[in-house]
Amino acid sequence: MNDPENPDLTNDSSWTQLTAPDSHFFHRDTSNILSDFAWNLHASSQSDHHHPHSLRFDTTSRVPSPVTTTTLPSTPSSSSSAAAAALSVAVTDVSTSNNLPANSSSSENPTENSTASAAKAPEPPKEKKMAQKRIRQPRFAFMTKSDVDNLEDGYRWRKYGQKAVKNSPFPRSYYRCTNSRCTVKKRVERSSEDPSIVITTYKGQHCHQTTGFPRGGILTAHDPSSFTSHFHHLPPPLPNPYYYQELLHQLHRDDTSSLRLPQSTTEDEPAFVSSINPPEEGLLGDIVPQTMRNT
DNA sequence: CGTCTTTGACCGGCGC
DNA sequence: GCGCCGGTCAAAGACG
Repeated sequence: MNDPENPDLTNDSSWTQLTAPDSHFFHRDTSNILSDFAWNLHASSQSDHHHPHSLRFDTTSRVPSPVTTTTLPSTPSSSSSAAAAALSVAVTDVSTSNNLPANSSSSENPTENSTASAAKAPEPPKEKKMAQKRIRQPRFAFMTKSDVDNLEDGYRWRKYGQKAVKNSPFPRSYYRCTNSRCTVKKRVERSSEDPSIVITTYKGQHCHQTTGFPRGGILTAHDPSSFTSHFHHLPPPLPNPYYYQELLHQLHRDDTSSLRLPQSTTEDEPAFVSSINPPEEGLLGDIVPQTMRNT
């Protein structure tokens, strides 16, 4: 089929555009992106909520090693909720001269908006077009061992496309957030190497909080310490680039205690950054790369 | 009836 | 310039 050495991630041309070390991007907006999505890295929340640490980062390689994590329940049926264990995470931020403003939330994202509307827009100016061309959405991908393709992550997604992927027997599905103001998209595909692994790639940043789990899956999280229940208390997104980080941090600490929402997110980035715990201490540690922590 | 999925067509980027 | 491929659109159908 395809390169046995490289799962789909590397076959994706978009990934090849990662010319700079991931760590560099981690220092930048990607951290935001990461956090933005990290809350939802509870792909394993339902079945594996007691093992949030199964999340892994591989910052040295875009192709995370297929680390084995927890065993998987074989009950994907009812909801697409995650009978899954996240295997690893790769973050990419194919950035350009215009880094996405960290506070870009709803109507910001020029690229995203362009994809939706500019497609039919009456020929934008050349300059603009070039600018659009150069701007890449931060992407964030992770591999999840799961029976179901569409992992529940707290948001509602609408499938808008499916394509057969070259070098892969499995089709790739395209989803976009059902929130009309949100331009976040995600791409879901199975690893051709290991069909049990789902590769989910997020693009963009949510400009709203989780919608809950209307489709009945995770909302029923019986474990109060699960991610889901935490994120249900998410306040609206704030412009602060470190907001989610802090939230995540709180979450991480909260993993063994009660949830405390950040009181303030302004001006505390140094405090937050410096307060990041060692990797072995929890979820955040697993997620946030070293390069990001030592700032 | 509203929402979501399916699926073929279309478009743009990129490599050759 | 051409062809391939990824990504998106949009109509139609399915479903609750």
